[in-house]
Amino acid sequence: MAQLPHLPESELDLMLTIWSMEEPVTAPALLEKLKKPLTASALHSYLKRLEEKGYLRCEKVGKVNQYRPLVDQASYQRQESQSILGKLYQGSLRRFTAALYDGGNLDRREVEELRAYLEELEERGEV
Amino acid sequence: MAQLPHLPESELDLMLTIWSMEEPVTAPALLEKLKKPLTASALHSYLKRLEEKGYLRCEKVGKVNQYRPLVDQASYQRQESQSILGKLYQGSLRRFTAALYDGGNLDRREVEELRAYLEELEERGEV
DNA sequence: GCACTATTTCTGCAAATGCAGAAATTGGGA
DNA sequence: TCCCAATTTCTGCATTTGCAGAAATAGTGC
Repeated sequence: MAQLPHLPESELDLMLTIWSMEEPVTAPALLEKLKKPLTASALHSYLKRLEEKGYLRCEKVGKVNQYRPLVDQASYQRQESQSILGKLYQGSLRRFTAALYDGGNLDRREVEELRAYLEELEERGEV
Repeated sequence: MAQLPHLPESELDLMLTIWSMEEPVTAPALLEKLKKPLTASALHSYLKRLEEKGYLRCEKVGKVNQYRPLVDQASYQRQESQSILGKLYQGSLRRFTAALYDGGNLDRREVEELRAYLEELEERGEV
């Protein structure tokens, strides 16, 4: 997948909800699931924009539209993560982690978990 | 500092440049330093908006304006980092790291560095 | 004091974003 | 068949963002 356009807040919230649901999703199902309530017309605006951006495709089945993601969540997340890491931390995960720690946003459990993960990676010799 | 408003791309680029410079900064100095060239008027638009958002203060000295950051870089970075971590990875740094790894964006050096940092934290018993 | 020039300020505009209401569509039931 | 209600589509609008040009301002050198 080429370069995905960055999503504004409300479109991202929608995509996150869609990704969390079973494919395909319909507008009524989305309206129920969304933590932030929207009017049907606002929802459809965002859906249409996501379609134009290539994040969704839409198929009309009977009277309802069925939406399916065309972009997978992991790709999008990776892109966003790399982007913020590059811009704010010169690409350094250590700096990112240190910032979190200095802000008091890292507890023992998180650190343990991460360290275990890194050790696993190194053991597997995959890195 | 309360909740800082999220900055759009071009305002963030400006702030990053300002943070990298010695305080106070002037528009002409910024124009030289910016990797992305701007017209003077575009620059001033962004500076004014940053002032309104409380990121900068401006003092006129002779004919030039001197700008000083009112928000420190670390705070802003922390906020953005937590925000993306929370939204995309349920606040889990391990998941974030795994995503980077799965995307092939983590090399041995990075992993080593991060692991050393975590060990240091644990040794210091600060976490 | 006056013009020159660098700097700033003002005005304006196109595109993107966040949303709402009215109108059109259509499947389903009376 | 014909109407109803749910769903979608269309239109519109306020705000934000990204930017440019013209006008105003104010040091500086003459």
